[in-house]
Amino acid sequence: MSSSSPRIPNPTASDADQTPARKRTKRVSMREVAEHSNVSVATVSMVLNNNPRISRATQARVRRSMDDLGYRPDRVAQSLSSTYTRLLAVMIPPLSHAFADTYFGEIISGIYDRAARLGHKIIIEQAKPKFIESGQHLELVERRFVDGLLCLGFIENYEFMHDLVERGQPVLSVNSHFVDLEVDSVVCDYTAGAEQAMNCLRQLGHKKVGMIIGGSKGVTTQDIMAVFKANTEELGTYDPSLIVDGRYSETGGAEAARQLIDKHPDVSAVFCSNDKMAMGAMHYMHQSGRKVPEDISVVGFDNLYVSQFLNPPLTTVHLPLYDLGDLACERIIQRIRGRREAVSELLPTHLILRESTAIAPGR
Amino acid sequence: MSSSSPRIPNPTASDADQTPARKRTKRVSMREVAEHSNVSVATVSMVLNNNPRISRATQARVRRSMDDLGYRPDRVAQSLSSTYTRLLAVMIPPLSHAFADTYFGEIISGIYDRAARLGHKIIIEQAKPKFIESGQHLELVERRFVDGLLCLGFIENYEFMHDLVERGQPVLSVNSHFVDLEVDSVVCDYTAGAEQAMNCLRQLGHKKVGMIIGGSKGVTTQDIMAVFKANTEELGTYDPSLIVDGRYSETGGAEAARQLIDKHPDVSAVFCSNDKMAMGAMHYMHQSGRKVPEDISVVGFDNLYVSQFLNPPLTTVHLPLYDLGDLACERIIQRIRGRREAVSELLPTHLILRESTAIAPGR
DNA sequence: CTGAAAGCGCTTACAG
DNA sequence: CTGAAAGCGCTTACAG
Repeated sequence: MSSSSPRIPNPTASDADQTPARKRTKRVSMREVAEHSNVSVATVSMVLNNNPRISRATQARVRRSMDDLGYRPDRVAQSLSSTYTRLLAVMIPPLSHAFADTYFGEIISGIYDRAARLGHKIIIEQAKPKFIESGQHLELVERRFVDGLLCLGFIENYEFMHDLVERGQPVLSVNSHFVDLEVDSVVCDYTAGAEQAMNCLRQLGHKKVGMIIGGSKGVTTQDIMAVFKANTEELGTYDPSLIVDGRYSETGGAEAARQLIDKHPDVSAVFCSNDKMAMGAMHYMHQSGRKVPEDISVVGFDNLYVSQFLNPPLTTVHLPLYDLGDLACERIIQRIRGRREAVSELLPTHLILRESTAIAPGR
Repeated sequence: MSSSSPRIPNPTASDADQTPARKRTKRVSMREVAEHSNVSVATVSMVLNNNPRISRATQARVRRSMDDLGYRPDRVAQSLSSTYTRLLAVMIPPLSHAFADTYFGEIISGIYDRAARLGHKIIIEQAKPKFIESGQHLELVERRFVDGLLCLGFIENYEFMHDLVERGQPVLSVNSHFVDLEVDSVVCDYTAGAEQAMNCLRQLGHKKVGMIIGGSKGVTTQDIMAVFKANTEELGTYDPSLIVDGRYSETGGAEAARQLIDKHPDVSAVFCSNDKMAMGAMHYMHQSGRKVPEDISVVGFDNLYVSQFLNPPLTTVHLPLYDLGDLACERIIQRIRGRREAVSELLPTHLILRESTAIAPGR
């Protein structure tokens, strides 16, 4: 320091020159804070963590040093010494527009806010086949990228959750659960929502109702179908071919609507198990010259933000997606902190009546 | 280990009991791999990092040990010893449905894929006022949560980027740039897109066109307005009151449409600077009994995925959002790795003609 | 081609 | 109430 012997530039000097690009405001470490306030790093650490064993006087002095020096604890070092990363992974399915899916978005919003309040950050990962095959879902926790995983929208290909559960890693499934896998879950009450939707259609005098579902395996889909079946059987119109798969997408919904109407031209209402398919169905009606709701009623499920702006605005079952995320986040953090018992929560749903439904034609 | 002296349970035993909940498959460290293959940890580290100085034989032996023991390098330790976290932050604005915004979603999709390919993960943060006020945007990099920030959709309140730039932290603004702040950016060619949209309307014989914008400060908004002004002046219909603010939202778009039509009932087309406002405008037309495109044409901007499913499907300017994210991610990583020169990229746009536009009425 | 050692910046018993 | 020391699991000169 005193004798600044100016070394002749050596071969690695150029390498050294690269680094300064990242020098930035030279990081201040705990050691420097300790020196500045004449205490040990242990004491600084304890002040940082509000350990009550430190006297008020020292507390104050150290805090001042921190401020004076602009100290920012290195969270990487903190994580290395402690058990947690305070990072959570949000897994979304390998669908092509998954990141732009408002359904996932609203849930993530709830997760994010709760995570922030509990001092956590979230990373997003898409469970593409290669990702799972190469075991990256396991690496996420085992290489300490995150403390736990929240899985959104997995109805099939959820074996990866099994891997995690098996190894005792914190995982939670949001809005889907399984018969063959015991994993923490937080889901909406699909049965109650479907009941209300079918009730509404019956009160409007609809006898022959079609249903567009997303796949047929999901437990929640099974729940909705059970309600649909019970109701249409009471109406005396039940027929398995009234149920068509719309693969949860807009295009799928449009195709399913065509298929349904071709086969059953006398259907006066269509109940869709999500808003995207309802949107596709309405799109098909519009393109094929049918008027909603005058000619045919459409009911959705989810109550996405956009659904109120459709033409006509969509009648749909409201799902508390934000709250779902909020609760899921709280529960996974409890699990991370040591909760042992499995958890499975159910959130209430309700119908939102808008303009895509009307009295059955000819009534 | 040999003499298992069964200690009497002490006060802290219960604490110790909590921890095992997180024991999981007892982590394997580099030291154990080293012992297992009779080399030093330095060698294991070098094998892990494919350092060519290690002989093929040792390479193989160590790799086997890794596999046998199920070794997973602790990325927290790796980050502590190296310069990078290999984490990127994606900042979104403090709008209420920002997480569920498909515009951001498509960009993030591009960011994610590129990041994954370059060995990075992404965390999402919303720049709420409190977040910025408490300096958390700085903590993000200075506490080593991430290596750099990608900012989406900031048109106002972008001072926080200044803080970062000032301290030499890697930041990049996606699809917005500023006159008073030099920051890396990747944006779409709004001028060219607007030209095409206006051209299309003129060819369809529209003389009196209204415009719905999102705020008036953004550089890109200025670009669009300049094109709008130039074109309507040529048509001899320019009037500042033909431009109304729709705040980039569906509701804002609906209100702006009402305002515009109340003041100028003879407007035959409306050009909106994003699809959400166009959707709101179409919603207002529908609710007020006007037919799109027979009575009035509507053009959007963004080409969101849903726009093709609207009734009628929306004519709009396509923005390469996925590519935008992809390129932005590549550029921020170059910056993190030491690039010094500022970067500002422009991506091409083009009009997508659908059914919300038609020949001007009475032509 | 490989190893011993220092260091990254924290936390946490342990001792006083 | 506070400090010295070990440890978290890696990487990286340095030496041989």
